[in-house]
Amino acid sequence: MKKIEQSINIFKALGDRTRLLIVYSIMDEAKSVNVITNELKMTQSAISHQLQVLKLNGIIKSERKGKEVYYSLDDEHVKFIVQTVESHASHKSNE
Amino acid sequence: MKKIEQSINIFKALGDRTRLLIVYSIMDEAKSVNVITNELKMTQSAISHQLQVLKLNGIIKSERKGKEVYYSLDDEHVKFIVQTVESHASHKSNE
DNA sequence: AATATATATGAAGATATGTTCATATGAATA
DNA sequence: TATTCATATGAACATATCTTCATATATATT
Repeated sequence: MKKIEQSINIFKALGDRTRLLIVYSIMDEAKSVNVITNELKMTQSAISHQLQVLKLNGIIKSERKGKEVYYSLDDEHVKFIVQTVESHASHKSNE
Repeated sequence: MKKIEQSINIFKALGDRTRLLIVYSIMDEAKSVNVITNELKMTQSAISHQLQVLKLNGIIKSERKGKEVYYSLDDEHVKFIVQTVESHASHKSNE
């Protein structure tokens, strides 16, 4: 895949409220689908669908432990990206 | 606006092929709508619409010079964000 | 094996988004 | 001021996206 397409996919993946909240939620520790679902107060199905989108785009990875599946960031780069954008956002006041 | 909403908007704004190409196009020098339009080989209307989206989300700024309007990145942070994502993308091989 | 628990997934409906078309606005110039 | 060039914008259409609902799959437990 072309590099720019990959960039677009990363931006697109993070440009959704549910998915960005998921990323923040698992930023520092892996969490199961159930835990994420309860935190975000959404249906399990919605969370699961969005987890697949994030995984497909290389943002997060998963690891099964027994009945549960734990999701975490795919690598530290993701955290850096999110924090960079957040700090940019904080520099802008009113939009 | 809440900080996370701003982050979402930045990601959303950059998560579109046309808009990301625009950002790359004007990354190092301001360009008029006409020049951008010719580079991307799209209609002037489509480009103009997307320029407004980028501007509304604080990604780019505009400056009129006579009949023409020149667009450029709003600040260096944007360039850094795009390059950070690009470098992340380049670390991933096959998605 | 049957059941329970955790997660994934296909289909459908509602909303959001991107492009086009037509036209409006703004600035320069004849 | 009438015309031309550059850009902006509203409406409409097509496509993409997100959530929900129903149900499938996977693992553990009885």
